[in-house]
Amino acid sequence: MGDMNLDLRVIRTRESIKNALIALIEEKGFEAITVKDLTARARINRGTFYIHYQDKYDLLTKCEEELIKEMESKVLKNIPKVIADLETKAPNAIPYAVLVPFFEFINKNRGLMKALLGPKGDVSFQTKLKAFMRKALINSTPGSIIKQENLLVPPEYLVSYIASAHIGVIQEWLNHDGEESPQEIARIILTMTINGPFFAAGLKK
Amino acid sequence: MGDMNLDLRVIRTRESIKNALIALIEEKGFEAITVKDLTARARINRGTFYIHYQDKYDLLTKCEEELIKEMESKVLKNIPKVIADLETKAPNAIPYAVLVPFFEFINKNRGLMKALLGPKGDVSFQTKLKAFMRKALINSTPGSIIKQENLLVPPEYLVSYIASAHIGVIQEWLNHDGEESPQEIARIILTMTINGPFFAAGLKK
DNA sequence: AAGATAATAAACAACATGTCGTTTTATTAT
DNA sequence: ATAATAAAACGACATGTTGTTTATTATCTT
Repeated sequence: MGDMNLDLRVIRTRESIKNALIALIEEKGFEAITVKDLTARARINRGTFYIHYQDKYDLLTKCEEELIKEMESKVLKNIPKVIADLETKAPNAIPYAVLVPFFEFINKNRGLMKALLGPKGDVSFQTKLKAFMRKALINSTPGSIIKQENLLVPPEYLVSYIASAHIGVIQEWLNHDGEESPQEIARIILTMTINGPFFAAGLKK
Repeated sequence: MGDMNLDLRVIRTRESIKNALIALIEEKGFEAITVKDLTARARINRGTFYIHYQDKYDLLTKCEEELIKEMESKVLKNIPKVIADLETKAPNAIPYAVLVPFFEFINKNRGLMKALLGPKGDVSFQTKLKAFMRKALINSTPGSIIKQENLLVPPEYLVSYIASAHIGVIQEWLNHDGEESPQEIARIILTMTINGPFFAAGLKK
């Protein structure tokens, strides 16, 4: 049996469908998309769509999971390495060193990220992203940098606060269409996360 | 012509449809809802639905706008009064005095808020909520408490950060189903916003 | 109680869905 | 280069939802 994943036609078809999806989400929002829309845009027969995906939700889910998996392998897996490289030298530089590759990844997948996180996107993707960031927050603090007894607020709220705040900044950034570099966004977000939004607003000390 | 808004039948029908909407969003998500689902749950004829709403999107939009309008009239309009009452005594208490009524309002509309902000909810409602919070942030700082020249980060990112962080905490809170009071949530969120999430995590000073 | 009007039941065309079997076309492996 | 193989295109199908419209019934207002 020839590997189905290697056939050029399969690769072309799937890529074409995914590009159509990204374009159509931005144009009319995911809810409004029909399978007919997708296949017309992708220049394939409608029946062909059903060979690869059960329905449009299956397509969306697979795109999201692919993105998150890549994020985990390219960003999450590198966190321990980044920490090991820095902890002897400058422990304060760790958050920056972790965030920059994250924002670089987002920048490379701007199209899909913007569609999924945009005003016509998919709430459940935000949930997946938050779960990813929850992992990142825990993995990047090996041992016990975050000690339960030191917390001034319940841990779930702390994680929700940080994760949502970051997603909000990412959404804003994606709308600015390439004005700020990943490094600049990392600096902006860390100013608010480390010193607090009030300090960043010039309202403290 | 007798006012359609005062007829008992109309009130009953519309209320029934809205309750069906809330229940069905939580059960299967807004996208999956059909008009048939709504009218079956609401115990009305399918044709009747179209007398009151153009389609399910029209229904959703009207529910959202009604909620936001009420928020504006009950929460936003009171901000200047709250500030006037407190600014001579304790200016630091202002954020708390503004947040508590906000969370109390959310608590009173738990059902709809949970459905709209939940994992099967509507992204565009988050956008509307953020716009509301943007207004609240600006209105609650009359004159020039937030001065452009004092900002350490671009203002759009500051607002996005704060608004999204708050929404994240609200989502978490709505899932905890009534464990914390509005006052407790206000304290939790202000600890993080004023001192910063890092400080709240026990990672600073 | 009488008149007004909202809700119902039933039917309609238009359209999207998911699934076929068949034919054509492109790719792979020999 | 070519035969074998797999993918894509095509056309058709039953099914379900949508939004509208009709005559009829039930309910509210005054």
